[in-house]
Amino acid sequence: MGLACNACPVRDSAACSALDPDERTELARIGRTRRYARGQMVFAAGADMDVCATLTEGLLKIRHIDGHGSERILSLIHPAGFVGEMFAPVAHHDVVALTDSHLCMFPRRDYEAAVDRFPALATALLRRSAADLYDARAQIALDSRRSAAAKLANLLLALARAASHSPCHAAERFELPLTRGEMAGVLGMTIETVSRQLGTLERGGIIARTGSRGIQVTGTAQLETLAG
Amino acid sequence: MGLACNACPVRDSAACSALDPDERTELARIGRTRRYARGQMVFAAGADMDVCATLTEGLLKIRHIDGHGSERILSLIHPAGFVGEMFAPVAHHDVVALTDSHLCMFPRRDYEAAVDRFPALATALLRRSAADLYDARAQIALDSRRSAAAKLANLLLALARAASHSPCHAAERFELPLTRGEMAGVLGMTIETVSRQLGTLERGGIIARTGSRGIQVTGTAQLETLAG
DNA sequence: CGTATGGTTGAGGTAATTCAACCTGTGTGG
DNA sequence: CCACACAGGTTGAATTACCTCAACCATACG
Repeated sequence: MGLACNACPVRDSAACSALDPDERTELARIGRTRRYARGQMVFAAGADMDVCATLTEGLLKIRHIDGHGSERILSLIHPAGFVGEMFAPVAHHDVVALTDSHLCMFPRRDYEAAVDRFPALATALLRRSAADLYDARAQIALDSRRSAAAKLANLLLALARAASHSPCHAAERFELPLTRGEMAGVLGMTIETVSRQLGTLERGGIIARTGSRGIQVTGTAQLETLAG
Repeated sequence: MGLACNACPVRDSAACSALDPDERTELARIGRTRRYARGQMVFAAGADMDVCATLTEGLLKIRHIDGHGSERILSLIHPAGFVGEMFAPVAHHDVVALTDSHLCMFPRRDYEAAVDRFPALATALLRRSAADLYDARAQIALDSRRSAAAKLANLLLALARAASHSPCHAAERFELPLTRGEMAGVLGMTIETVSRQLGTLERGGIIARTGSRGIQVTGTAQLETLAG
């Protein structure tokens, strides 16, 4: 039966927004929506990749488990993000829902056919892939030499931006969608360090906390300075 | 006048190899080759991106200079790699030649037109972008928690593989294309640590060195174990 | 010959990890 | 309803891997 694109929260920003109405209708016919609860695995590393998807709502993580069993989060996927691999037969990494999430899923074969048939879709995916690549490299740059404080400041700013619905304006008050462990996983450091750095930021009057997840950014300028 | 694709070392692996002969001829008409010496800047961060290119020979780095002036290498670009940005008006990062390099350069407007006209080119670029994204994420995973020894082992194995002309088989003896400082830049650590770790590997009988750049891998298995 | 670049080695400092205890809220079962 | 387990979070003390600073060596080059 297809999708309700008209009600889709990312109808203007996802890859499919590059299609003209007729094309989108055709693509909608082959997709279906699916909901994942927090903690549910969307794709498992090594599993056959026979579907790909667009995230319409929620937050996903792409993760890597190292030899000692600890998790590194390679990327967060925000709404309008593309999920899946067009060229690898099996998934490289686990993809897990961090919050309850809605995905718009397509059989991979059909999606590939659509990419071949609609050049605008290929271009849109290329654009998105380039953006993901830029983000990944920004993450590498961040990992470099920066102190734990700088990394955390950066993450908080990114999450504040993502929490706000308006694109460029950051939310001044929001709930962390991540546990301490997940924050540590994103930043490549330990839970304890995250906890201590949050304490330091609070003592410095740069943030205020309500509960363990609520964050209010009181010193945006200082936070940005820290983030470099 | 155009390019000599028939003699191109990457004619079977670069993005343009996805084109059929007629299409490639047409693309060749708008390109020209250019040579860069070691250390020369190909693109400067912030500069207008009015060309893009394929690396046919040599080695490039994409780098980021942090606030304190130290360089982090975000990515190495090997032959057949794509250089440039299709969607950003200005370059995000510096691109610099690590060895004498040959690039096949295209005016961006013309190249974009070719992408629009030849769907196979768009697909090939998408495939390449996905591979770059995978590499970048592998780098993030590597940066995580791993010791300096593990990171260096990984880099040596990667360079040994790149030095060998056969795709899957690693060279057992090769010259490092990077200075200590550049290795440090790739791995996100200091020159001194690289130097010490190389010494440790040599003392452990895992590698032998000839001069400051020559590397012979004597204990591939141990190196792979170290790399995890 | 003097300078510059790349590389090695040593001594000392430090930020982040590790290990460990403890706290809080939330469920679950007797 | 209380006991208990459990997951997420905080805090402290000790350790350590890496960084920083500094001296020094080798080679290349104008």
